[in-house]
Amino acid sequence: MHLLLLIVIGILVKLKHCSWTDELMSTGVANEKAIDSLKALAEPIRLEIIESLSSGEKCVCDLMEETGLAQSKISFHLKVLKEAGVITDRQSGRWVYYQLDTRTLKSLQNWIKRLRKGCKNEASSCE
Amino acid sequence: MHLLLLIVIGILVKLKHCSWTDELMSTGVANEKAIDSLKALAEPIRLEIIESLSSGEKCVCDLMEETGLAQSKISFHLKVLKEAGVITDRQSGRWVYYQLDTRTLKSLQNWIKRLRKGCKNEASSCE
DNA sequence: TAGATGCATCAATCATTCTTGATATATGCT
DNA sequence: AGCATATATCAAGAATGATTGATGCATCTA
Repeated sequence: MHLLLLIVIGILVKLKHCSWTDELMSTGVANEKAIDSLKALAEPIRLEIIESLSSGEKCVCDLMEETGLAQSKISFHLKVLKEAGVITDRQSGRWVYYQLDTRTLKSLQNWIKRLRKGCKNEASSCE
Repeated sequence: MHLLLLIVIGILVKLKHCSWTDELMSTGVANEKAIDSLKALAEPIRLEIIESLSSGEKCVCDLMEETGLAQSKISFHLKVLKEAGVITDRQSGRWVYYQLDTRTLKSLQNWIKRLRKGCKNEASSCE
């Protein structure tokens, strides 16, 4: 019985989350967020970084080694990605580790999903 | 019996499609395509156009009316979107109707989905 | 505490992209 | 044919974004 209750609560929380997401996604705020993420992703070096981070957390030195790029360049792009909310960082000693932010990726994914929904409606003819 | 066969074929086609997509997605080619789509989307006016097209097909004059933007500006951005494969166009008389290309959106969605998969792996400590 | 390492920041230069207004093309109407 | 309408294209200037090399700031090690 308690298990059933937990399941129901789980479903409610999930629904709540979805409606909140949908609402957010239909406001201008969401678009600004989407723009930031998209702009951050839409650059070759940043995409290379993202692809690299898609296999797991990395520090700047890892990224330098993998890409062969100058350190200041990588830091610059990491900053852009971080400010856009695409990645998060955590410091440990001298090293700073970067990771993809799955929440941002997920909401970007939802945004694209939403775009696909009604877009096949034919235009009312322009006569 | 024939129905069963059809279903099996359907599943095979689906699997084939998926593996092809996965393969494509792991190559540099896919990244270039992703970059193009992302760059195209990552601009305020183009995003506005995209949002508008998400409710269905529109001609340039519709978009002009909705956005209040200059015609050359809209045409410019439509061209960028089209060249990136984000939208398609069809001419009918004097009008050109634009529509979102769901295939591109879908593959972008898949690309993001893939990013989220292994990205939570912790870094091997940098000692 | 002095030096080394990992990373961030900055200013100047360089490159790309966007805007604007004008003009071109193509279709449809009379 | 001649004109109006819908859209595309272009060149010049404006704006935005990226690169570079140098410098700054922590943190660790000896």
